[in-house]
Amino acid sequence: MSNAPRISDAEWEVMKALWDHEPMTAVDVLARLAHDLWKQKTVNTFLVRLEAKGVVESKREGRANVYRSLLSESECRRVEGSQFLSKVFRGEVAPMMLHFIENEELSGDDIDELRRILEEKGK
Amino acid sequence: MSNAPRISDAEWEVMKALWDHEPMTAVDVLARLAHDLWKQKTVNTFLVRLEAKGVVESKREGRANVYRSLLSESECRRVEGSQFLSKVFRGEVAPMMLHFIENEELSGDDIDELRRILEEKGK
DNA sequence: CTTAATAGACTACAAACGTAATCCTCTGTC
DNA sequence: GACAGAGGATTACGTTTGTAGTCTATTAAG
Repeated sequence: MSNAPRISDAEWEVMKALWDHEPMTAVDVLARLAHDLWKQKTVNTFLVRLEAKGVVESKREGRANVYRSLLSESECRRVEGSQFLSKVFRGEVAPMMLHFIENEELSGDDIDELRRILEEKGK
Repeated sequence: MSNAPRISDAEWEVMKALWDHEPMTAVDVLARLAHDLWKQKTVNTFLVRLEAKGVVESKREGRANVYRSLLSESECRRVEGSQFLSKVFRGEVAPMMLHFIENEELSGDDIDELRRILEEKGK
């Protein structure tokens, strides 16, 4: 059914702020974003667009609109993640994992945890 | 120095075709893409834009322009990969790896290989 | 009650993107 | 040498995105 809506880079920033403290007004969302990243009206626009896309919904509460997400962060990660995988790594999971292991910083603990999980996964 | 250019979704498709068989003409690029994905002129446009962005260069050879990449697939993967990581997973590598382990298909061999690599990485 | 601040709604506008079509120029063919 | 076809160059045009500004209505203050 629900074909996943496209969430732009800027919209992702807004969504991460929202997911962290739902529900929130547009003013609150701005307050939770990096200082001076955007003007209030800009954030407003993003929220309106996100609502049009069905990613969030708003309810009027007194003077302000209060926003809450309709899609969870993990749902969005799933969609975005598999798009990324197929676009950049031609859908090949292992090479992608290898890439990240080699190119991003993993702490010793991270490595241990991943090994544990993989071990379990490998039965 | 070189700030990485943005490569759009469609442009990525073109680049993957090009990386696989450099150098190529625009006609060849189209031939290597999924049947009926785009018209020749469309692929042309993408190549022109990629050249404007400095991702590829073209040399006239007789009647046709022959294209070759200026950025390697792994360079582009690095850029795109770390953007994805910070946008979608807030820069947290381990949770991202976890996510992919749980959401994408890994063969037994893949798992073994990753474990081996991690083991080595963990010294 | 009049007024100023404020929040949402509507409008703006350029750049990037997806998707070509048209125009122009060789080049090989009668 | 005139013409048709092949390619590149130029132009097109709607949508999405980034980034707000303006207009309007409501509310709190005096």
